[in-house]
Amino acid sequence: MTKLSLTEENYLKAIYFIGGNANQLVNTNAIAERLQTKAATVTDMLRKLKQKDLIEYQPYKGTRLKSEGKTQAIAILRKHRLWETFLVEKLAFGWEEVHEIAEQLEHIQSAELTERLSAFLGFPEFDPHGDPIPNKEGVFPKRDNVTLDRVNPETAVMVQGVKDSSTEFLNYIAKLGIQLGDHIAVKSVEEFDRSLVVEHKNQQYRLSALAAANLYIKEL
Amino acid sequence: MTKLSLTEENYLKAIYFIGGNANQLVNTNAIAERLQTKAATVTDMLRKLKQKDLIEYQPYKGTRLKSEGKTQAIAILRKHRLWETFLVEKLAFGWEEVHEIAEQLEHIQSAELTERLSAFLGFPEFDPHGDPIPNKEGVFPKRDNVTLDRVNPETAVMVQGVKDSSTEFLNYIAKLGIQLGDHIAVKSVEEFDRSLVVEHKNQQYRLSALAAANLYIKEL
DNA sequence: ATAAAAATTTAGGCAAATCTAAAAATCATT
DNA sequence: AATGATTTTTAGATTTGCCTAAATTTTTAT
Repeated sequence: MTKLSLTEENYLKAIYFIGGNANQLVNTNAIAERLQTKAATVTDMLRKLKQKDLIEYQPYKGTRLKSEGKTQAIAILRKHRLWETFLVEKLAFGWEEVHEIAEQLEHIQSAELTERLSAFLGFPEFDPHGDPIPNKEGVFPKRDNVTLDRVNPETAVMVQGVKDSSTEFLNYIAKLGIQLGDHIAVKSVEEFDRSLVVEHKNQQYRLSALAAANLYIKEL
Repeated sequence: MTKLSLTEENYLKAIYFIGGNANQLVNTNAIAERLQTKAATVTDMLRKLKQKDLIEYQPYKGTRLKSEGKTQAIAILRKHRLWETFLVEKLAFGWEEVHEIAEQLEHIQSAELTERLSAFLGFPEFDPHGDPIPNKEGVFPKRDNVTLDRVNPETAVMVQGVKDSSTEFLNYIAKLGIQLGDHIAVKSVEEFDRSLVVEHKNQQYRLSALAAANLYIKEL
């Protein structure tokens, strides 16, 4: 593990974010856009990161993380999400406010600190947005395989993901305003068709059993 | 409040540390020594900080903080000591381990974070070393100026700090196992040499008047 | 008082990260 | 397949923070 500059860390993070965990090829312009900088600057940095063996990079072809680069990117992501959890759960920040501060805290270098922070927070597996926190080996937690149709009435849950990721379903829940991390309380379950009355963002409405069965949740 | 670079912050901190709260003139070499850099580099930075009106600086004469520079230095010190308190009290670090991490954390920029952290810690006035934590207006708490030689027999006290911070004295009290925050009860005082018999961590032993006079305490 | 020693500054350079402008490569459209 | 548009890289500068070596100022000691 070479010690990286803050800037290098931010580039790795950006490449990881754009390329996703699947490690797609990432364009120079996309990185420039994300980091609010110029393509020429990105090219310089890509040559440098390649030279450090953190990324694959062919001029004009794009870039993707190599193993070491991905490890580093995930480590930063882990710190970011742990700090966000700390800020929200311990310091009572609203979760819209924490991102900017976590962007700074994620660069603090101390493996010991990260692990103690995780312990202090009770080894959280998901941050306040519902995003998974990789463990110190870089492995992401598996989401609970519990769907909303399985919980008892009067239970508060958080939306962790969707089972059906078809455009139709995603559009439907978008229309309802449901997002990852949202809190939902099940008010009642209708015997007849297993439909649920839920409270979500101070509104009450009814969800079909089918819709509920496609929302992964975590009980709170 | 101009936003300062990490390096600029470290220079202000160094000048504050060397010049003390009394704001003595500080030599270029002293700063270079403390920051493990070269005198020529320090000169460059002093010109820059002067230009930003953070310090007074006359070539060959030395430098001292101006009002804005001192404000900034104290703000950084506040953050440093709050983070050290957090690391020791909440994350159970030993107090020898925390300095390096706090050196990083002290540069996180968010006034809101600092104040919430302080609240989370219960508005501490002294850090785990017993050093005073300035409040957000930059005012230092007054320490009780009571030393252990001043208290009456059969009084329970807590160790708040040391008056003599020489290595010799620190080694001596370390050998006795005395740490900041420890509770000590004065059992008796010898008329002849003003030495004290104290109870500390379930042991009784004798302390010289000189040793006692160098331990700041708070009566409980 | 003056010369040697110490401290400090100046001069000239280097590396990292950034920029603009121009050149080169790739992509897209007819 | 050709060419115009887009993307990307190259070239040449700039800023910040740092360095070494040389020059200058201040301090110290005879």
